Amino acid sequence: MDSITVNKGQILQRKGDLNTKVYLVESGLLRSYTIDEKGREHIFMFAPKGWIVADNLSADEPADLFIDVLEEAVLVVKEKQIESEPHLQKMVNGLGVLQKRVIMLMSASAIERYEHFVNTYPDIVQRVPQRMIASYLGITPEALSKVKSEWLANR
Amino acid sequence: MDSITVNKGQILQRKGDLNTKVYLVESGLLRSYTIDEKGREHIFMFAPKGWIVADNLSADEPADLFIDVLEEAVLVVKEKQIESEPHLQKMVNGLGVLQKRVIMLMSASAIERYEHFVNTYPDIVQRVPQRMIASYLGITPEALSKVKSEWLANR
DNA sequence: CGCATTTCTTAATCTAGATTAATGCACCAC
DNA sequence: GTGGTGCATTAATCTAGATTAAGAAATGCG
Repeated sequence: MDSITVNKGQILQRKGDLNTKVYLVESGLLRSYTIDEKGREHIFMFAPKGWIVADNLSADEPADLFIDVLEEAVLVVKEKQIESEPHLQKMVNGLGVLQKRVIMLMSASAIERYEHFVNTYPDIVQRVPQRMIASYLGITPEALSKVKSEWLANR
Repeated sequence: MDSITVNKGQILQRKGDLNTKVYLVESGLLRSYTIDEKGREHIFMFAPKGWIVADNLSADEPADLFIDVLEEAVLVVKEKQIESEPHLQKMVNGLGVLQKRVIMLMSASAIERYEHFVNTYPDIVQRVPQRMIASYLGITPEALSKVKSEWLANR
């Protein structure tokens, strides 16, 4: 098996990178994380032995995450392969959606999460009550009502 | 194709259910959500046309989520199939982990998230600095330090 | 239609966690 | 050894969003 050894501190992937790979951890410890506009780090996952690390599994869009090495590790590196089977396609897609969701929950304010939701699912906004959107965003309906009116006031 | 029609308000899956299915949405709108100990609803996802809804995709453990119908929907219902291919196994696993993560971020306090993390990844706690665990939990190192000492005081 | 139930908004108060800042430690490199 | 850098803790203050409560608007249903 073609495995590689990487040292503590080494950066395997940077946000914005293209042609990113899939890493299978045979030993050691990796971490993937974002850095937000305010320069704060948000760890998306720790990957010890047996875990797989990758982001943007589906398309060849720029990476959202940094990946680096916390403990010297042995890895199997694979190319991302475009999934042809539609069932798998959807799973991969779901992973991407959840990844963005976790990052939003960790790093964005209520109003930012709301704006992101409206942009991503403009049709859903029309079809469900506001309180359900609040519930999806992880805030109370009162808070959503408030931040929306504050946002309007600043326009 | 054997598709079924379900009415608005119908509950397709309850938390704790066994032998849960996979739903492919052909039309209409579903939602999946948890209800926490304080009785609060937290929506995990909306599923319009083209989406797949399921939880605990991997094992036949009790469901974490409720699934119900927001708009009359046509669905294809599938049995969950245990994935034999280890690569897929890991993807399914990853989905489960992310699902729990989103639910924790939406419904649990800092100390609850910390306790859950320590129970789930006892080895990682020993291997990385506290500030990285805080970053994973979505709080500041100062806040983690604080809630930990408060927690100790109440023992 | 009219009544009931749910939804949305506003406002007052409260609190978990953020921010800022200072101190003490451990671990290296030199 | 000494100085530096990163980590953890504590404390004071601040703030985003929770909670509670009430009223207004919308929706559904007999």
